[in-house]
Amino acid sequence: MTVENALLKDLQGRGLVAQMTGEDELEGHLSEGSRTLYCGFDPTADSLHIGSLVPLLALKRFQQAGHKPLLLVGGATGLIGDPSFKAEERKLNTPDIVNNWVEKIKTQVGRFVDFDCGEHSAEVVNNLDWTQNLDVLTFLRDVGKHFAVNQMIHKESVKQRIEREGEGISFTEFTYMILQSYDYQVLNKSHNCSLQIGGSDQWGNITGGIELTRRMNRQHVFGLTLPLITKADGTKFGKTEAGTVWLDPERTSPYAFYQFWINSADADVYNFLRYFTFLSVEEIEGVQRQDAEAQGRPQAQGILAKEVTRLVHGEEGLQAAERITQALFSGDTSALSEGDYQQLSLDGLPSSNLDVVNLADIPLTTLLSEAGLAPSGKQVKDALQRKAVIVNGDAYGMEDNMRAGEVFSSSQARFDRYFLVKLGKKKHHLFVL
RNA sequence: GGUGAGGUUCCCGAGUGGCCAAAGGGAUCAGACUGUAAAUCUGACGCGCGAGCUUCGGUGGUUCGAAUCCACCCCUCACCA
Repeated sequence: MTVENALLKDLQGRGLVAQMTGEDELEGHLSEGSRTLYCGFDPTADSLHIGSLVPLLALKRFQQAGHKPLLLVGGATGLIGDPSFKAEERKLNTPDIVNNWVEKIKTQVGRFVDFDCGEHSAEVVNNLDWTQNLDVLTFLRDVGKHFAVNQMIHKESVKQRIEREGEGISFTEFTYMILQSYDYQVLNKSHNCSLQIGGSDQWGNITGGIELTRRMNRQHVFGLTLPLITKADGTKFGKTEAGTVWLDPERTSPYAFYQFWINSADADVYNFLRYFTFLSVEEIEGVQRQDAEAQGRPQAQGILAKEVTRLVHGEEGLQAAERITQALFSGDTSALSEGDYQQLSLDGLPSSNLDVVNLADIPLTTLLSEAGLAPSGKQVKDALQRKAVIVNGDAYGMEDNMRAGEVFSSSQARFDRYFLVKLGKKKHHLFVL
């Protein structure tokens, strides 16, 4: 039986399918009607980062195709820690911290799917609900009995922890797989859930769940994994000099988020369009063709930044990000009006108040590193020596280091109170008198 | 509990009494070239404008001088019980 399924075809066309169980069967299963699927998100911080974006958007793709997504927040599994492909054992977080994170992630995750669209409305579930009152003996007898340690040991995901010299794995983390498998079995029973998706690192855990569901519920269920996002230059995806790119606007501003995407390399950007946007594969190919024909700067990065920022931060967040970007990168900042300056800090351009009184005593290195333009004064020094510090359009050097009072004298300020400081090509900060 | 191997700056990883703020690589930052791209080249890369200050699991000790030697302790891993 081979049934063409438009959703699966699209996912495959985007390169979004890493592995799946029984392709033909799954195609048939999805084509026959509305199905319920789930994906888990463990709370390892108070926000998800862009690594979770691929599965979140995948759930949305399924929902758009008429299926019902369940977003599982790992209130229980987050207490244990997933060992899959992790090089080392992680330290446990306290229950109230995890609980706090669960609440935040619940609301975050909810923005990506529709909760009010009839029978395929999304639901958020928490695996703590069905595990916290599970007693050990029941768990060991009813669930644990279905797992063969010999098999678990040979899972690729824990291999390096078992085999690698100098590493080990605690029973706690080793048991993670059983917990996640149990989730699938429970959701199959309670919600008739028949598909689990996740990152490709979850393959081992997902197949574990499929087997458990077969044994305990006598149900044939499916699994599908999404690829790990990689960059052409081999560096880790999702990091900038400021660290992880988070989905929470408090942690990564819409402006910084937008900038992350606009800085994508040409070698990655068309793949990212496929992974992270809802533009059709044909549209993306069209963009790529146009970029290849046009001389110079491609349009793909701009489209990517626009689409993803809108998905995550909404139209307002996108507009704020675009306003700042436009003001700072379009060349001449002297054209900005007083209102523009006010808007910039409202939009999330890093800004701070300047204390004029002590200015004479503070070296620029200290002032600018404390403002967040660089992690240490050393880097500011380096930038100064290369004339890479620009204040309101004028470059300053190391010889100006002890002359903050003159650099930031009120007569130099725009509209008597604004200083736009640029360090290097991409880092900006607004000082307000 | 026993035996063995380890714990070095963001990561990997050299260093085994002064020449060590500590090789090399990666990551990161800045400059040149560009397109807020890649590649390449240059510089920075514990902190400090600087004099200088603080590091090599922890605590004590030996020494003019310790990441390096000694003692005790903590932690990780492997094998055995």
